[in-house]
Amino acid sequence: MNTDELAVWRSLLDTTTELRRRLATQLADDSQLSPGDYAVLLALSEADGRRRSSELAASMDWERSRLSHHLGRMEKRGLIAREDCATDNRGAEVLMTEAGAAAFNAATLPHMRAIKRHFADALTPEQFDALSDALRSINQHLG
Amino acid sequence: MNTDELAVWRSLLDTTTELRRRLATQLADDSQLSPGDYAVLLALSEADGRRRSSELAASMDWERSRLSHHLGRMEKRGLIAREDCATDNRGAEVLMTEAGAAAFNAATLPHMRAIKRHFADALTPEQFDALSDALRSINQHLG
DNA sequence: ACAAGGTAATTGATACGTCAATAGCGAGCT
DNA sequence: AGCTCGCTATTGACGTATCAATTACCTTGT
Repeated sequence: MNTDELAVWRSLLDTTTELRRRLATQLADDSQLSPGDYAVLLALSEADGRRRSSELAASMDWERSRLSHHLGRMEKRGLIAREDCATDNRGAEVLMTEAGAAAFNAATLPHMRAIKRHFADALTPEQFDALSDALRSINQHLG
Repeated sequence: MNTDELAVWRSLLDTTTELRRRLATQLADDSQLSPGDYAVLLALSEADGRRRSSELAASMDWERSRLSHHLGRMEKRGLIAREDCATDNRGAEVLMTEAGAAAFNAATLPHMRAIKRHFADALTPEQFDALSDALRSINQHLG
């Protein structure tokens, strides 16, 4: 491993950390949602606002325990609700509340704009394609 | 914002999350250190094993409170120690213990190898340069 | 010298993530 | 039916990150 490789690795870590930080701040300012909250609501909205907890976890690639803890916090704030599953007495169905949907709707547009502003606008089309390509390679290598 | 931009953004988040996860697991397996522990010990080793707490925080770009909490945990495990500062009675000096140095030494080589294996080896030289370039642009845009 | 304001470090509260353990239900086998 | 095994979801414990508040000390201006 040479110096360049380490420097780019550090840059990748630092840059993504800072991007996450800014997006999180902006999200919280606009909608009082954390990135986790937003991810949950997004996954729910892609399932018409209602989904089995384990399916939700799978669709988000989250551990079930993590989701369970997070849902507990979101439930307390009235963003989601939980109901017993009709077809499987072990199961729970998660559903978005009105307040959850409202927060999600309020968050989405500014969030997309922030991604564009902080990330997409920083790159030329060529840089963007090259980044996409590099990420694809890393993912392939990981898989 | 178009679909591609969002997809690459998600890929950037997911990929770096997974890379961090693997590196963290590997670090813990080799040395019982968390990435935070390693970052602290690295910053300390670059200061000959001893440094004022606030300077350490500045060099790592960590909030002081974060470092303070982390040092408390590391002190309990015997990885670092704290002493009163001779020239400023408010201050604290942080120093690496024998055990801390041993853990750091045990961690470093495998950690570098893991970065090479999981990250650097995934990219061609061209991809690597392009990634470096894209990150530079994003950083510039952020700054 | 001394009051006022700034700085160093810590602390407490709260949110988040992971792991291991648990409770309860379903499904298949005998 | 009864048993075992696997799955669903939750929980508790612990480490980690951020924010606000706090303590103790330095520094500057008068």
